[in-house]
Amino acid sequence: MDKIKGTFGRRVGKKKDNVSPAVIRRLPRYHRFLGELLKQDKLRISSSELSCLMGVTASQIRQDLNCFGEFGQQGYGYNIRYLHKKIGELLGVNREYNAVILGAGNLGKALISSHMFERRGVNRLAMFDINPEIIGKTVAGIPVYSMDDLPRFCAEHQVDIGVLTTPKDAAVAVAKTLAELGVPGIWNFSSNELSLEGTGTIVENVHMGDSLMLLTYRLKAEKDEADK
Amino acid sequence: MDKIKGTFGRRVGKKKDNVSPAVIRRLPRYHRFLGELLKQDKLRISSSELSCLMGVTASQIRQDLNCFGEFGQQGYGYNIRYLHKKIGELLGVNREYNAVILGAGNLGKALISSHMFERRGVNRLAMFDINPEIIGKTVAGIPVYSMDDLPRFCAEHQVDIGVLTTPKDAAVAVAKTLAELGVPGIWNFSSNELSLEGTGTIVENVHMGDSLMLLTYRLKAEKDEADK
DNA sequence: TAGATTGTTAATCGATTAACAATC
DNA sequence: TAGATTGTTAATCGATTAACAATC
Repeated sequence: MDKIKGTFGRRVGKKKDNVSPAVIRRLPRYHRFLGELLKQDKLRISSSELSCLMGVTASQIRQDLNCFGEFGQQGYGYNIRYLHKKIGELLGVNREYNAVILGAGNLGKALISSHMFERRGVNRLAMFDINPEIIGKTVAGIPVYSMDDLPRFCAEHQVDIGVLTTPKDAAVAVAKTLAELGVPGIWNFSSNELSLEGTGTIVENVHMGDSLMLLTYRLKAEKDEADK
Repeated sequence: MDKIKGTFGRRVGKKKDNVSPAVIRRLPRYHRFLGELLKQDKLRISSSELSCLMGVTASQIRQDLNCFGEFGQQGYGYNIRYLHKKIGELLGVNREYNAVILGAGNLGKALISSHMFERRGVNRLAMFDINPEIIGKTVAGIPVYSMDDLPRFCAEHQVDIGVLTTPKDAAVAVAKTLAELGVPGIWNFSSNELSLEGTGTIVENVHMGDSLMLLTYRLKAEKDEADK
């Protein structure tokens, strides 16, 4: 396996072509932990140290990180700043994607007021709603427009992400509109599953209710165990 | 393998003792789809029909549902109402768990105003915050108390679930308090990972930021693909 | 150099799919 | 009964862990 020396002597390993979905799903968590370590001014960490911290095996960490190239250094471990930056790049952080929020209800307001987006370099362009009482106002400094203005807005701006927080009944229609307008990504908070195959629009679903049910499952399972 | 006839002739199969985590994680999604079918007044569905709808293999559906007992009937398929009810029971839905929300900010308000809890038979008892401007008021009909009142409240009520929506810095301390007060479940929306091992308190984490990063990853991956 | 720790292969484990006998 | 569809076993596939040679 041939390896190339990078400009500053850092080894640049061959990237595997198809990284497994299981690894991808773990990357945000690595990114979070490395971000925490950075804040604590730690410079380096070994796979075994990180494995204790994260509650996974050191083997898995080395295997995971190796999918994308050689990020570590034998006898030293991993450079936290470098690794954090690289994983961020892999995940598409700080790409200046532009997002609009569809639905200026409680959830839409909560999301746009959080640091969720800016922390990942995603720009919040606007919100859209059908409620005349909120149209024309701003939330966390972001203007709220009428849903009717969505097509024009998308024509005039590069919109990469539509954050779908409308009530359930409206979600399917709004999603369809977004796909037709060529918005490439939908972050879907409605409990509807959207089928937009063939439109070229990617949907990432957030099912908070599923998470609550997994908690009630575990509470019940624990109780059943205790009752035995 | 011995099988027992239930009271109404329904076969009650042997339940497997340890159901795999992979199956558990899929149950809420089955529950959602079956709920939708119920609304459409469908009575029965075969594994192959459901597999088309959900985009998984019929084999997986049969394998999954069989972990818990025999829910189907050869030559007929699955009774939707029965299956929906059974999966709900497995997940601990409608157990009348009591929840309190810690943090009456945007996210706390959004969650308590949603039908998230009542839809799963989880009671919303109260919210807690440190902001004097909101303490004493109500949100969606639920009273907001001072965070200082949390211990007394927990002593006087059976609190099963603490929904953690406080800012990041406060989250660890509040979680610790909840564990000390004997609250068995925490639904954690703070991006901090909580380590409460040994306290007997279960934590279910919701990392919305991770989900957003998986979306930016997929947008980037798709673009890289197109650029090739 | 000696010690530490990665990168990587091989072994294990678990999850998914295919196939078909059982049975409604 | 004949047709349909599950329950269940066996085969495949993928993901995790263990081990150690490579190397900093």
